[in-house]
Amino acid sequence: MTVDTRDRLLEAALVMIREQGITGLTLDNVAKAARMSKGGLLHHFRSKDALVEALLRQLMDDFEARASQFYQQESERPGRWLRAYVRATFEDEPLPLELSLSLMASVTENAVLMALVRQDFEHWQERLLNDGVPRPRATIIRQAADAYWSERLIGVAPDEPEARLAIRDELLALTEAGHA
Amino acid sequence: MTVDTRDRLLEAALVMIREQGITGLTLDNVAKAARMSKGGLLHHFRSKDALVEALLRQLMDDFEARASQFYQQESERPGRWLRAYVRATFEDEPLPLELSLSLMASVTENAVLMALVRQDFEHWQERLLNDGVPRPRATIIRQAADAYWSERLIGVAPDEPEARLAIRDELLALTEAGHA
Amino acid sequence: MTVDTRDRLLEAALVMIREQGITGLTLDNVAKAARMSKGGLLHHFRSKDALVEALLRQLMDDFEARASQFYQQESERPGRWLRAYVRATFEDEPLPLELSLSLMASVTENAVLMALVRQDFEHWQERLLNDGVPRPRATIIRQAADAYWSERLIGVAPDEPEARLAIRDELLALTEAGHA
Amino acid sequence: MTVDTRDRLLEAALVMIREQGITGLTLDNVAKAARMSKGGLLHHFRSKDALVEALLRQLMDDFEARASQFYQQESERPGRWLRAYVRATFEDEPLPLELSLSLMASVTENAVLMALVRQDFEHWQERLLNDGVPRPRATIIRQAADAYWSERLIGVAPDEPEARLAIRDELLALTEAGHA
DNA sequence: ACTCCCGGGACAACCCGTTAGT
DNA sequence: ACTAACGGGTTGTCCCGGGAGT
Repeated sequence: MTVDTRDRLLEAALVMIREQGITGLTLDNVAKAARMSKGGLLHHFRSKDALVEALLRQLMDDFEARASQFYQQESERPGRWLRAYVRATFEDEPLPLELSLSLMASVTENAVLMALVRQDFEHWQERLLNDGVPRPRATIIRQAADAYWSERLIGVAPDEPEARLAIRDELLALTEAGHA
Repeated sequence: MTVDTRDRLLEAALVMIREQGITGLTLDNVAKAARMSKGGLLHHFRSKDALVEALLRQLMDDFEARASQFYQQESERPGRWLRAYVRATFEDEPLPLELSLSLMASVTENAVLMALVRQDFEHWQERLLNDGVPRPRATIIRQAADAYWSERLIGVAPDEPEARLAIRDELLALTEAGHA
Repeated sequence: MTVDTRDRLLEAALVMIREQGITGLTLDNVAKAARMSKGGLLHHFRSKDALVEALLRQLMDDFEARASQFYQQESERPGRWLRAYVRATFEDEPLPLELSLSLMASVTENAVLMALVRQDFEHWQERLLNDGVPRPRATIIRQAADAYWSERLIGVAPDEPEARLAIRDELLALTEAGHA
Repeated sequence: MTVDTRDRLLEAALVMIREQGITGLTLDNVAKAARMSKGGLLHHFRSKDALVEALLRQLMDDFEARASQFYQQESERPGRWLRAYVRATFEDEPLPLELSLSLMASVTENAVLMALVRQDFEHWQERLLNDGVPRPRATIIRQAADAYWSERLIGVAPDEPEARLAIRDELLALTEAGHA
């Protein structure tokens, strides 16, 4: 049972970004990494942007799935989605969204892709702002969570397990604490 | 009083990023925007990376200066630097750090530039973590602040004045509030 | 019967060198001379050095073939390879090794290409030094032969048929004459 | 007593070629090596070709001087100049003509420089062909001598002292031996 | 005599996507 | 479904030389 070719290509694209950064994400490279010709790649994705779009969608869907799972396990008190969001973000697991930052930057210049990102952003924003927690507080929590892996990606912040857990727990606490 | 040519070039580079994104930051474009030949540009900055490095340095220095100013005006209670950092970030005026995200992504692939960024990061991190506020809390505050303008840059979050102020004030409050 | 594209490109490269010297050997020129786009050229030769390498290999192989042919026709007395070498060099027809000097100079700066040349050199050197002729004498003969077309290439020495034949015959004689 | 600036520049040019090959011979590099600005360099040599010309002249004059010295010490029998030429070439000393090959290649494309080289060539050719030795033999001797250092320059032939002396002596012998 | 600044042009390498063909 | 060939365009880097100024 062969793996779906499309998935193989997406996987290859991920690898390229991980290993060579956004600059390494060229059709030629991806094709080569998937042991296929560029023509073959373009047969599955009409253009580079189409490839990136598929990549983005996959990452978003993954995160959505992961967060939803945590949501189920979370108590019904206010801040339920926020906590799910925080937990999903701080999971150390596979972390398939490994790249977002670099991807983002490349997304910026394509209106269609930007719309996609913005839409996902708003989708979450709406959920998190109507979660029973004062909006500024909710925003801050989301932002801190987002920044957390942004920084991890750039490799700017050392990733110490204890520190990470402390931050995560502080964020979780902030979803419940009385508001200053 | 002629403006220094180097500064004119730096300024032009900023403009290019602002208007066309990172992709627009080409030597040709910058030179043209500064009404100079590419040869002239390369006389001042030996390579594109040299240009970007100068850009980064300038942005960092600007922010440093701005934050320091707020630091002076801030009370001596714990969290003094954090509050200065938050205020400097949420200022709407100058906003010279316009771009970071896109710049970051391009920086990622050059070790020297990365070192520069990491160094600046650690410089601030040390200051903010030893500011009399519990470290996880301090980190969260910095992260939320950073994310704030990141998002503004991507243009993903609408920038409503009242919302912004609310968030800023919440962050300032968090520098003082009892710790959960 | 379409000529192989690769060969057409190689041929075009030769022409450029012949007509404009090493400086004329630019990707643009070669592509243009072969009536092809630079993109197309780079599809066949990944880099300029790759093109030069192919060129060198072809010239070496040509010479090898030509010399081998003379070798077959040569008597078995000592100096058989030397005589073949001399004859192959002084042939006026094909002269495909047209350029060596200029090529050499450009080769000098690339380690890989240098290795290629050196290898070919040693290959011949071994053959010619173990050909039944005292080694210093053998070396001199090879050197004179090499210099012959080097000079012709630079265009420094007028190419008079009688003179050429006289030199060739003297060299052939030196492969047999009693040794001083 | 400061060394003449012109000479310092010429020396620097030599160094550049020796260390970085012909490609390294740029006005910028030479100027930097001589701790001077490019403008300064161009003040002494109107153009790059002018610099190369001066270089060539110096090398030729050096060789001329060296050969003449040997000529004085040589017996008056036929082949006197040839022997001087051979001795001058095989001297292991300073060898300031260290480069000729690469220089030649760069010279090829400038008619004026070519004329200079050709003139020097003919000057020697005349001397050597009217030296009491049969012309083909004389030519061969010169060619072998020329090739000797050509090969040393390209670094293609290992430079073993005994082998070198053997070749030199064989060449000297050829200037006197009965003709095959 | 020498420096700084700059223009103008070239060149190698890369990259995306189309097309003919299998 | 997939490959090979190719075109057209862009970008970073380099390099030579001229001109203003000291």
